[in-house]
Amino acid sequence: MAAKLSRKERERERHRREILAAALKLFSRNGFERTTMAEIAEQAEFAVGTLYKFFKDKKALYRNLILQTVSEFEQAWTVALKGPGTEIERIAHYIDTKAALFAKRLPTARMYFTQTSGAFLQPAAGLDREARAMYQRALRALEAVLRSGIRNGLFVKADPKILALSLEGMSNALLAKLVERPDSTTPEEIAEHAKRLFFRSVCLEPYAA
Amino acid sequence: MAAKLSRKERERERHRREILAAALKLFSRNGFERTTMAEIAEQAEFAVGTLYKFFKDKKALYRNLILQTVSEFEQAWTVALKGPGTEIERIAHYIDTKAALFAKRLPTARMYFTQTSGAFLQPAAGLDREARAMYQRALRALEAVLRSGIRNGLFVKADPKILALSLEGMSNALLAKLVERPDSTTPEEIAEHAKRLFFRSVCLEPYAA
Amino acid sequence: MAAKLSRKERERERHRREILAAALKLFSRNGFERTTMAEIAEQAEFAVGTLYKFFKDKKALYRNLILQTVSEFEQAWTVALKGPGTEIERIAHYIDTKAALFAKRLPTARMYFTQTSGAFLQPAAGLDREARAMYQRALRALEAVLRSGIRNGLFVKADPKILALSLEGMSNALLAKLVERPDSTTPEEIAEHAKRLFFRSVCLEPYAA
Amino acid sequence: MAAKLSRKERERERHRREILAAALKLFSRNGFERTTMAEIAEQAEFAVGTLYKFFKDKKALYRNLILQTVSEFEQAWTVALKGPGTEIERIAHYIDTKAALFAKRLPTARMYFTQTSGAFLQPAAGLDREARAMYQRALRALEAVLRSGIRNGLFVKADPKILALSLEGMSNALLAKLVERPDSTTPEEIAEHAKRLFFRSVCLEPYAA
DNA sequence: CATGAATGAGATTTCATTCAT
DNA sequence: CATGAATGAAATCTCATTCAT
Repeated sequence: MAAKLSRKERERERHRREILAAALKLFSRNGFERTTMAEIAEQAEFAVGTLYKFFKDKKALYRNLILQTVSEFEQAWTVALKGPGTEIERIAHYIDTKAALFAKRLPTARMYFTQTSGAFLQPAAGLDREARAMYQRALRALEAVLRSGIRNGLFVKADPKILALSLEGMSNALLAKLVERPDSTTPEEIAEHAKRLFFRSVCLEPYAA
Repeated sequence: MAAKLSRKERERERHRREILAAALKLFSRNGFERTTMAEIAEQAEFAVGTLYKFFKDKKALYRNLILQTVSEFEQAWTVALKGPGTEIERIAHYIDTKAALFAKRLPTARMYFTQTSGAFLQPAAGLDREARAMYQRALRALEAVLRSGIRNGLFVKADPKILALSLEGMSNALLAKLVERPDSTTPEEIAEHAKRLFFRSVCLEPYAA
Repeated sequence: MAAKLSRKERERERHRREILAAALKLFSRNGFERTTMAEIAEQAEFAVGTLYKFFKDKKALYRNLILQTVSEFEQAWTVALKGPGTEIERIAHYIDTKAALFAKRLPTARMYFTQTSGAFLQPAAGLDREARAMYQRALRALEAVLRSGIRNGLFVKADPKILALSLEGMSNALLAKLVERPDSTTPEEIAEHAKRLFFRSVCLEPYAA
Repeated sequence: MAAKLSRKERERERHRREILAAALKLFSRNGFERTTMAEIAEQAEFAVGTLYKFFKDKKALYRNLILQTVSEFEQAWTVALKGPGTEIERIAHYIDTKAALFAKRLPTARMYFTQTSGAFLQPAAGLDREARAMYQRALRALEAVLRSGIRNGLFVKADPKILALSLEGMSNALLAKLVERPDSTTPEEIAEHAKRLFFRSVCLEPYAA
């Protein structure tokens, strides 16, 4: 049962979210180093000092954002993967969910990309230990469904790790287009492409949407 | 006949390359903003001032590195794509070349990733106009081969742009593993996976390595 | 009625003035390039960073000072020139005002000199566009009074531009002594010399203080 | 009888002069601090190192230039002042000489100004002790002629120091115009103005050119 | 909890000067 | 004497963080 929050507590929570929203906007657009605390403060319409009441330092603010981002994404598609239906249907659902989520949350998606595609190469920042762990968990969930599909004779016999990675890479590449130029395509179209390509490469029986 | 360089000129050229090597090492590991000129100078065993004799400023040094990186990659696989053989063989050759190059040039590969996967989302840095143009050119070369393969009845009828993007995304995801943990796999193995997956999804006739 | 400033605003204004005072002291003594921001900060008893909260950069700080300096001077003697009385009286008043002002504001006077006498030769610095415009305006006001005096038969027929320039040069040379060694003379004495010399050279009727 | 210089010695002397000429050009245009040794070297078509064979350091080079400048000027007008004729004629000759010299040597004149008008306010540079001494000597020579003129009943009874200073200030102000925009007037015209104004203010008998 | 002025460490960049060739 | 690459001290400027109100 959720604890009832006092007005003060609710207000505090709202302020916190406003700060996170401002930070997301700027970090996703300009990256960690090229975003200043002063800019975030101005965007959030608070004083700099206030940011420090909510977050220990700039890193903590950033980390928080990443965690929020990744956990939200992870949750959504873990649900999709664990849903009912055949492995094919679940993977299809997962792809659809991901595309829809990306389309609805562009800045968040940008953060997701810089964290999963870009920054994994430069772990020195130490801003993402947990986030990467989460992403690994998500990958393993995907892997599990693929493994199960292989066992059930739906997919070709192949290393499910490789298949998961490949699906991720492929779908992300297509979704990146969406993030870059949101008006050029729809998430549904992209999901369709991704599903067709992926299933053609892994299904034993021809796939028909 | 190559112009003979004087000893002094050769030495200067060597120093230039030492600086670039030091910068590549640090930039690829820590990124642009978290690498200082002092660090580069120390790594290159020169004084800070010396770096500025070779490169106008930090940005120029970075840009130089990116251009060198991307152009080298682009050239290698453009050659592979334009080689003899069927479209299938040429794509296969392209994948092999890319994997081999990544394996041989890890830091360069890291730079490649941060430029093609990560930084496209934050163009504000303005460090990569030309580099992105190069990458676009490379993508279009890949696209052209795919289109020709479709016309020749080797590949399924589909948007070659989508196919190119998807191949890039997929193979990069697999190659990222190589960059992250070089000892966990070989480039040949990865190339094999990428080829099998890609050809299974696009070839009309079953593909056999 | 002047807007009431909050205590904070008043304090900020005071700090701004303290910084300007420190900068004036050092710039007037050592010039633009031989004064460092660190010195100014120390003199003003602030941290370097603080200077940048008030002024965009070193140039802005300097420019501000010049403008303040020149505008103050210009205003004072424009008033003197536009006062009541014959042209002779007004010029006399102008000379007195200038001498008094120089005596009272030595550092400012030094700035005035380096801006009007010295720096006009090296406009490359680009720190003084507006300041020079102001000085030109002041010169033209002087010129106008001289022209009117000529028309009214008080002064010899001569190019008023030349007369204005010559009066400026002469009086500044005498005043420079005051700036160099403030104890060697009084502003009144200098003003007396300047008036006698100038009026003897331009008045048709003999001048008697 | 001047010692015959060997070819080597003559060459060295020529190089020295080339360096001084280059430095004069740049210093007079941009000032001491905004001129770099590299620029001077390039202008002189020598390597930086070579400059240091001829001059201990940047300051020495500058000082040398000033001394050369001021001594040349001083010499020319000391000659004029010590020439034959009445005091009036000698002062007239002095003004003519100065104007002619300024017109012929613009960069040198610019140096002269920054040293006599501008920099006297900021002696901290310590670049001009000797130069100022020279200028003082020149002023005293002028003063002597004026004093003699007063004694001989040609000029009004006044402090010759003041008269000398005032003549200098007035004529320099007019000559500055020549330096700023060489095409707007001729040295003769300016000399004429200066003489008329000065003699009107100090001669007991009306002056007629 | 909110503010925002002040801080100062740290980054980039310049340039006079040296020195090995 | 000539060269010019290399040096590194010193200057400018930024920005995360603190703290008194």
